[in-house]
Amino acid sequence: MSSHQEVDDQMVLISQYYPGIYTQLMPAEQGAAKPRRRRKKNKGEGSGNGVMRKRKLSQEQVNLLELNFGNEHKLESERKDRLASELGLDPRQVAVWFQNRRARWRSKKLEEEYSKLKSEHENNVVEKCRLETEVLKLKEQLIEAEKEIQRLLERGGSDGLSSNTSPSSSFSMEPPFLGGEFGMEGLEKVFYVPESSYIPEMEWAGLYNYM
Amino acid sequence: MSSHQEVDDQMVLISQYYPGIYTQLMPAEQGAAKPRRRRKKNKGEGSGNGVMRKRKLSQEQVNLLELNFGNEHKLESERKDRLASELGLDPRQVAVWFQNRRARWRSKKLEEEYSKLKSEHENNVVEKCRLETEVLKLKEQLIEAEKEIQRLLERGGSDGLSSNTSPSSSFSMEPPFLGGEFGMEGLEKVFYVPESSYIPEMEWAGLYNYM
DNA sequence: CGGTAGGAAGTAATAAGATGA
DNA sequence: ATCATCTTATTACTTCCTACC
Repeated sequence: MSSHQEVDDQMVLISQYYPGIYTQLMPAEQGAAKPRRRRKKNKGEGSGNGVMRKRKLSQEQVNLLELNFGNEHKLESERKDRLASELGLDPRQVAVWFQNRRARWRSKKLEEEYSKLKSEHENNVVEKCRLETEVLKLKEQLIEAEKEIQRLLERGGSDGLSSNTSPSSSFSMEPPFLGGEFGMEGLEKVFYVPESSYIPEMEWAGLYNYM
Repeated sequence: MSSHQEVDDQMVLISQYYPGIYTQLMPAEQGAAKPRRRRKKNKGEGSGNGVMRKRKLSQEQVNLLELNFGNEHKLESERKDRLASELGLDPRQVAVWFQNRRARWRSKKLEEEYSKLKSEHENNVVEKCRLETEVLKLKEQLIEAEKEIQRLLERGGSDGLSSNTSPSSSFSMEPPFLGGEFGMEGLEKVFYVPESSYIPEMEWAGLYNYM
């Protein structure tokens, strides 16, 4: 993408011979000689006769234009005329150059945005995967904890059953909690649900409401 | 992005008057009349004389070309020549049309990919957020479960302490477990770490190693 | 109102390097 | 190595649209 766009500076311009108002004029296809290396059968083409077509601003001209473009992508007519006379170009050409340059800039920017977004996206995919495994792991651990609690309760027998002497008796297993998307739909059966579940510090659980 | 590109079909082509080999020839800028609506000062430009510039293939021609492009984006010379004679165009023009069409297709595709990726990315961000809150919630619940276990253990006094009679004694709190990124760095102090933590079915925990 | 200036999008064609047969 | 074709970049132009006088 950058192999041949800053190298054409030395002998590319056949039209250095035309330092006139309109910079580069390529020879017609069948004017006298064909300096083209390829395109051997380009007869006709220019409406049947030797028509000059200008091509390629010189590197100097492009440099100055590029410099001005770097400062400001828009082009007021004053700057346009000044640039045109500095470069020996038609003001029209300067305007066209800026328009094309803006278009190029836009598509390049799109490409940059794309690759930026892409890497960001890939990071997010990795993150998401990590979070999913973490969720699985935590759920597994919760199940183990529940088993432990069950065992301890069964062992404790006719104890106070720890009704609600401390805030730690709050074990919330809301219906949509363990369900969905992880193939663990049946696991909530393992839990005994104490049915008394509100933790004052869990207001953020309301964030689920937008799903 | 789609407001004015399929509407130019009725009276745009001044050059319907030239059904010749080279389809459309726009009148020169100062040849005889200026059918242009603007661009009053487009003198010179065509190297200073009345130069015809062909423009705009007819809609019929574009239709056929588009049809062929839909079948296959590449153009073998056989098909090129056939198309050229069918359309009354120079084979060169057909080749150019295909080249430009491919370039247009690529940039359009990039744009599509971009918006697709963008929506996908936004979905992922939402998912990630959801998972993060879920992780927080699960950690909170784990803490509560641990508290519960502690309470039960303290109450049970000199019991068997449930050494390892069942696989449920596996409660793993590895060092990097509750740390990082969630502002809960201090919470693992709440847990008592049994220091004997391996669950045979948790090999996927190794997925953390790449973080 | 009309006419002009200018921007954005699309299009045709050219230029030059790379590639494959 | 020559030739055709591809890709990428570039120039110029057309059409549509908006704003301004």
